[in-house]
Amino acid sequence: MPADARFEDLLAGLDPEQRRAVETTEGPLLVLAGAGSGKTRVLVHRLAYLVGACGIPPEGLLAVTFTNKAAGEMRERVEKLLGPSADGLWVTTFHSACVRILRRDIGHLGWSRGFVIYDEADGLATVKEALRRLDLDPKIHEPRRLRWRIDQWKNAGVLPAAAAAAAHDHEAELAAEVYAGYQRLLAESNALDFGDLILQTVELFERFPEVLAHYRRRWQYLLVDEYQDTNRVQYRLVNQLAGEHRNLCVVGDPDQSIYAWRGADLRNILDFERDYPDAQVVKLERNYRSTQPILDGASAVVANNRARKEKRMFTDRAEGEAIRLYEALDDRDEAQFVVRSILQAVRGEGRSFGECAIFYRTNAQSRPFEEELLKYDVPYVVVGGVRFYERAEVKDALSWLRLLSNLADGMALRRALASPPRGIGKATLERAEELAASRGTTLLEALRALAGEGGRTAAKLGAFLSLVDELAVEVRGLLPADALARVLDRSGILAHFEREGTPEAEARLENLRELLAGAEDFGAVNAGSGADERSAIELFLDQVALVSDLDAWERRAERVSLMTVHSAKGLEFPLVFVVGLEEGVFPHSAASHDAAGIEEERRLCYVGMTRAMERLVLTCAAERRRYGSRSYGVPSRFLREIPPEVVMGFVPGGEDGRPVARGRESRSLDYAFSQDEAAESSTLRPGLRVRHPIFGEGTVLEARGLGDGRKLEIRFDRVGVKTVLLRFANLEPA
DNA sequence: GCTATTGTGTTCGTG
DNA sequence: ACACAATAGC
Repeated sequence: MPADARFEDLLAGLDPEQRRAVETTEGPLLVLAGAGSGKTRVLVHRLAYLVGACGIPPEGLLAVTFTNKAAGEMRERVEKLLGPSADGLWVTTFHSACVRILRRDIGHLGWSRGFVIYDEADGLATVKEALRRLDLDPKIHEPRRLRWRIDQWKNAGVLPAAAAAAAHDHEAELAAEVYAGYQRLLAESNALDFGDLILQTVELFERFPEVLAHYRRRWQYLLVDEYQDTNRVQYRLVNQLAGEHRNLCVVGDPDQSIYAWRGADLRNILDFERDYPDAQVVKLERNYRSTQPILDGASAVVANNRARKEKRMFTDRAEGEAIRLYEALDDRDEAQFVVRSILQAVRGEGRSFGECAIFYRTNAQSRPFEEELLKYDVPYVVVGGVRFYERAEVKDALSWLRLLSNLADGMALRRALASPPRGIGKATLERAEELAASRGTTLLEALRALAGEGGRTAAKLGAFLSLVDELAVEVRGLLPADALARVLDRSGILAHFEREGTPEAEARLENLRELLAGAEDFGAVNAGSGADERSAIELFLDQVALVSDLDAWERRAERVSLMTVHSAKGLEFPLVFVVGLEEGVFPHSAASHDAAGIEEERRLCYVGMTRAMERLVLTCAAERRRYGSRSYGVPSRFLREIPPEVVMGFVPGGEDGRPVARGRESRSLDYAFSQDEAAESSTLRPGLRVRHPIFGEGTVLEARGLGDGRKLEIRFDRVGVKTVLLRFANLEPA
């Protein structure tokens, strides 16, 4: 029945604007979709409409999002609407799409199609290796920073040669040199990092137009979700693909752009109408998710951004309780308040734990909440943090699989060699690396040469090498789970941990069992898709490299979810707690250097608040542990930006330690003052040059008082020292 | 080559 | 506070 769905079915339940976004199928289209405006619904219906109503074959459509989770959800919903006629539709992430393209065509660029995908840790190790080869001291040239820099270059679409050409100082020159060396090492190992997946695809298309032509012919209609978070390379990729037919629909919300730090470029969405002058624009401003007070509060916060397209969200859900604000004594008190509120909602109001979510700015903040949840036996799940696939034992096991399917993978070889420890150490490895570098061979071949030399180490090396060779043969053609089981057994990894017998080793074994279970699931899901010429093991490794923690998260009815605000984007919960709203924490100090940084933090706050459907609880703490020592916090400026009418304040200190409601507008005064202090001390500090309309230019000597009573002592060049009331002085920076 | 100790940086966020 | 890396000592 769904297979021959008629138009009306595909447009049913959409409001007029949503309908326009679905029906405008030809040419460039920009959909500005505010938080909670039914964006996913529009995307799903648009895809279904193109296939079901316009008769576009599903192979002709490409829809790209940022997370596997979003892609999976979208695909599922399209399939529900279309049934089997959705087969062949690509709904995927940028990274997965590029991997699939590169697996087919990367040969043009000199990599082999069996390339591996390096993760963060592999990349870092590669930078260190590059430094070694260039004889640079990793103490002076921090590998992490260099890795970061290389990543930024890649996000911006800058290749090593261009980086070198643009370098204007010695440091930049060196960094560019490291970048070049890093890239050579990747090539030697037949590896790509995350940035390369996109960048090399763009390179491929640029240098080999016939390859691009193939994909252009195939994908006649493009759809890009979260367009505000695309970086420059992704932008180029999208434009390459849309180049001829121009059937490009991008969907996004500038107010939810929160990834500038990893290269996202807001120009991509802001300039869409310039890039495509004939673009149609649809604005989705009706919010179907949140109550009025929540929407008002969030809108008021984001309205403080200057670099912004004006947008007015509205909702029909005029009813709804006020936003709650709790000013905690410290992080413990904050956690206690949150967990008690959750218990109260579940026991007293018939809520479920799964309806509750706690959002924080940094992963490190999860600890006190976890402790408190454990104390009350509340089931919870932490999304993010240390990723499953980046745990040492999991990476060890996977590196064996990686090595066996690509013997050139130096990084995997290094790990496999050391797991379990087999008496071959740094000295041997260094010799092998030198040998490999001088002869231009792979690390494995260098090790083979060393094994031929004789001696005790050589014997151990020989044993290891024959194990690798044997396993490579044995594992061929096996399903991932079977291959993994064999590797764990034959490598001695299992025996190693079993021998240890410590609780820690037991936890590692448990993770390995979980990995095995994951591999089995993968086998079951992908058993049918044997058309691909790549082995199941390779497909499994691709998936493992590209899944995030969030992808594995599933809404479980009976678990509180804990995650960063970044991870929360795209999700919604009836009850939301945004915690740690203090200056330095949220907005985070490291992101507060300039106005653009603060504005991104503010958008992040907006994202967090707009996840809430019915109840939004915000908390801050006067004191918290950070880096192991105490620090004192001032409530976040974002709290002050929320209109008091939509807030109900709570403070600690009732008898029996319960929080006390302070009514709608009675946030504590000192709190309001410290707000001013935070905002003002950063802008008008001693030493700053200012201009006064009457007294002329001068230097700030001291700032006293708070809020409307704030006074500044200024030494004016012409008239000497004066004290002025900030409120009336009309100062501007000189 | 392995292990215990000391030392360092970490916490801004992700695929 | 804590994890991880570098170092020294065996």
